[in-house]
Amino acid sequence: MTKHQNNKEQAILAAAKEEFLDKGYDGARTTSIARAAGVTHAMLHYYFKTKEQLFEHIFQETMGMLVEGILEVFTQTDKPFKERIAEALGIHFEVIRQNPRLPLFMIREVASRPERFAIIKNVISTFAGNLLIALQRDIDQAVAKGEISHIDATTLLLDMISLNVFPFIVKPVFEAATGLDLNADSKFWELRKQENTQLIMRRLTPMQS
Amino acid sequence: MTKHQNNKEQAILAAAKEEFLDKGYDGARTTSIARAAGVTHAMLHYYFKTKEQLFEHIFQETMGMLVEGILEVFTQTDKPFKERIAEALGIHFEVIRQNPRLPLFMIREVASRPERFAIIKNVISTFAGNLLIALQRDIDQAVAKGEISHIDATTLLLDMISLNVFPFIVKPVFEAATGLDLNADSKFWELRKQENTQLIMRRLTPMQS
DNA sequence: GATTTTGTTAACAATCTTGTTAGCTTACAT
DNA sequence: ATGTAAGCTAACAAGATTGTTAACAAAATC
Repeated sequence: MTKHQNNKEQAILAAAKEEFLDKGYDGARTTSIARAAGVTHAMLHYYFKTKEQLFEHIFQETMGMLVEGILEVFTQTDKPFKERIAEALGIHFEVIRQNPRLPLFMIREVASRPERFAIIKNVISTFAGNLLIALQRDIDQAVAKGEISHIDATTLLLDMISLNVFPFIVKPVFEAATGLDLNADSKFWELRKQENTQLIMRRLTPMQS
Repeated sequence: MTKHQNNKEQAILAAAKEEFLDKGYDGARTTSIARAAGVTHAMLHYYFKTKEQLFEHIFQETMGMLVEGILEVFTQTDKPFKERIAEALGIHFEVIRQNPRLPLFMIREVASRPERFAIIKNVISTFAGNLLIALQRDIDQAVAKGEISHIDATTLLLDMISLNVFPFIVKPVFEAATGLDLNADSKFWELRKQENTQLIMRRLTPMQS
C-alpha cells in the first residue's frame, strides 16, 4: 500500500504544469503549486531547488510535446502533395486540440523572456531549417507537375500554423466576448478544421486563369 | 517653464503602458513603472490608488484602440464584396502592424483572468453581434449574385483575424527560433499581407467545379 | 493675504513569496 | 540490527512588492 517511490515529485510536476500553463511563470506561485500537489512547499524546494528549475522542467516537457507534434505531422507518405498537406493539417489540428494551452504558454513565456529560448534555439533552428528545405523541395516538385500553385515553404507553413493555432489562442477572448463555451461545442472545432483545410487547399489549387 | 499640470500622471500612464504591454500584469512592477516614469512610487499610488486601477486604465485604453481598429476596417463602401473584404484585410493588417503588441497583451490578460473582461463584455458582444449580422447579410447578397462561395460570417471573420494577427503574436518565437529580426524585415510583412489577401480571395472565389 | 486643496516626498508597514535550516522519520543496504 | 542516505516537516529568514502615512510645499480659491 505504501508505494510512495517518487509520487510526490510527480504530483508536484503535475500541479506545476497546471499552474504554469494557466498563469504563466510570473503568475504562478510555488506555494500554490505545493498546495495543489498536496505537499508542503519545502518539499517543492527539496525536489526542485528553485522555481526557475521547476519551470525549466515544465518548459522542456512542453517544448518536447510541441516538437513531437510537429514531427508527427510530417509522416512522409507517397501520396500526392495536396493530400499530404491536408493530412498534416488535420493531424496538427488534433495535436493542438489535445493540448490547447501549449501554444499560448510558449508564446507568452518566450515573449516575456526570450533568453529562456536560447537553450533550445539551436535544436529548433536546424530542425526547422531541414523541415523547410524538404518542404520546399516537395513544393517545387508538385509545382513542376502542375499539381499546385507556387508558394514559399515558410509562407505555407505559417499559413497552416496561423489557421490551426490562433483559434485556440483566442478562445478565452472569444468565450468572454460571446458568452459561449467552446469546450462543449465540438461542432465549432470540426467546422474550424474543415475550414482550415479548405482554405489551404484552395490556396494550393492552381488557378484556372 | 514650470508647466507641470498633470504631466506626471501622463508619464506614469506612458510608463505603465510599456511595462504592462511588455510583461503583463503579473510581470509588471509598480516600482519599475514609477522609476521609468521618473517619479517616486508613492506618486503612482497618489494618482492611481492601486496597481489594479492603473492596469484598468491601460486595459481600457488598449481595448478602445482595438475596437477603433475594427471599426475602421468596416468603413462601408459600395464596392463589390470581395474588394471590400480585401480592403478591410489590408487596413486590419496595418492597424495590427502599428500596434503589434496589443493582441498578445489582450489575449494573455483575458486568459489569465477572464473576469476582467466582464466589464466590457456587453459592449463587445452586442457590437460583434451587429457586425456579424451585417456581414452575413452582405455575404448572402454576394452569394446570390454569384460573386463568392458561401461562407459563414463568423468563419470568415475568424479566418481573417487568424491570418492577420497570428504572425505578430508568434513573432518572438519565430525570431528566437530563426535568429532573424523581423522588425528590420519589411519585406516579410509585405509578403505576409499579400499572402493573407490571396488566401481569403481564393477562399471566396466561387469554384469552377 | 489667509485658507483650503492639491501635489510631493521619505520613511514606514504589511504581506507575500521564495528559499533555507535543523531536526525528525522512514527506507535501505550491509 | 545498525548506520547511512533519502524523504519529510515546521519554523524561520530575507527580500521583494504593494500600499500607507505624516509632514511639508505649491497652487488655487476666497
